[in-house]
Amino acid sequence: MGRRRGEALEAAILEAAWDELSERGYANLTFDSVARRAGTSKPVLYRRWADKQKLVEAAVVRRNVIQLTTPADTGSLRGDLIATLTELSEKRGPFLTQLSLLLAGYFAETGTSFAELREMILAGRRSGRDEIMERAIERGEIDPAKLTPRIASLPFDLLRGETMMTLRPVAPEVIEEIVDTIFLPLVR
Amino acid sequence: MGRRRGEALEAAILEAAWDELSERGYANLTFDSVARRAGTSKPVLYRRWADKQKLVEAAVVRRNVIQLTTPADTGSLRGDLIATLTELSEKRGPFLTQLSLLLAGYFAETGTSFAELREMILAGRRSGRDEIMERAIERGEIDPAKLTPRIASLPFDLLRGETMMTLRPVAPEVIEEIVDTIFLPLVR
DNA sequence: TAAATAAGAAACTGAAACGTATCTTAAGGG
DNA sequence: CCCTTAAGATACGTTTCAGTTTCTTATTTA
Repeated sequence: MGRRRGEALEAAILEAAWDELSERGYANLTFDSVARRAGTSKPVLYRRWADKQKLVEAAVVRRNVIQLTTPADTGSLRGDLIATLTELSEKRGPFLTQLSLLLAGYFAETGTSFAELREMILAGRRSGRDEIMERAIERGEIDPAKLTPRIASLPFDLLRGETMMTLRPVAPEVIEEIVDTIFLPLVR
Repeated sequence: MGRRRGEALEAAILEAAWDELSERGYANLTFDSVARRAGTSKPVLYRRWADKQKLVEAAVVRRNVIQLTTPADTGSLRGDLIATLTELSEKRGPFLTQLSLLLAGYFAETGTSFAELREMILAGRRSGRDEIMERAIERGEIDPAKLTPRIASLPFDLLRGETMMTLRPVAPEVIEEIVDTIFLPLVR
């Protein structure tokens, strides 16, 4: 393998940092371990990130930004929600939950929380949630007056809560229950 | 201050450990810092606990001799809920969340989850939630047909979710919002 | 193809914490 | 009042990581 530079090198380092993080946790991640794993050396890392917090933030943000997608339009609010929640539950949910546990040390150190990390990842971008809600308003499926921010995030909050508690994918019946017996009655 | 021994000394050390834990977090807690804070020295700690994990476990267990109290009857469902959620948020919520984060490693090892731990702690006992809901049904404040298990636990789930995301006590306005704009509309 | 740039290796300093060993002295029990 | 026990102070060797320095060498680019 030749000597990497610039963007390619940076990507490899952040990839390595992510792997370290998910395999061994925040506490056990060091500049040395990441450098070794990326096949480079410590000064290369220090030239880019001032400390472990910055390095980990960059790795987490990068990994998650890559995965941000706008949800498919199924034609109905209910369909959009169930599709999106299901995908979240199966693909990204448990993983992000595990990650937040691995990041416990980071939160303690920085005095931040999962909420703030989430803000960093979104960074002003439009979330899938907003997309779905706006479509539903256009279709006339939602009374906009009833859609407070908290209610708009309700299905996602409940899904996350369920995932955090069980550390497993959420059953389809539970997702439907959340949508049909809690969220939809509140917004129309 | 004279020289402490036995139970009194141990209590002082665990108290100090708890304070360190909640003020500076797990990562920054050391045997030295706890010893200093407790006004004793490191070997005294090492004679009792093999490592940091054991020490913290002991401190956490001691602090949380779990007392399940039945919630006070304020005369209304709304009052009961707000009082209980507020108390949970201020006293026990952040603590349980911190504990959960600390237990992340344990969960990973054993393949268990918060939900199962919670079950173990409750162990068939009547939860405060059931108590509150039953009172409300007797008062005629709730339509029992609408009170599915998921809806009954909804305010508690949302509070827990909020606490986990922010790692801070939940503001009174948020608690009221949860009760007034989400839970109550769903049950009457 | 020469000059500029940055990667990568190695070593080093300093801080911090771990865990242990030694010694003294206070407390409590008989 | 003596004797056993354990508290508490100090100091140590070790390890680990942070962050830097120096130097060599590969890659770009002009």
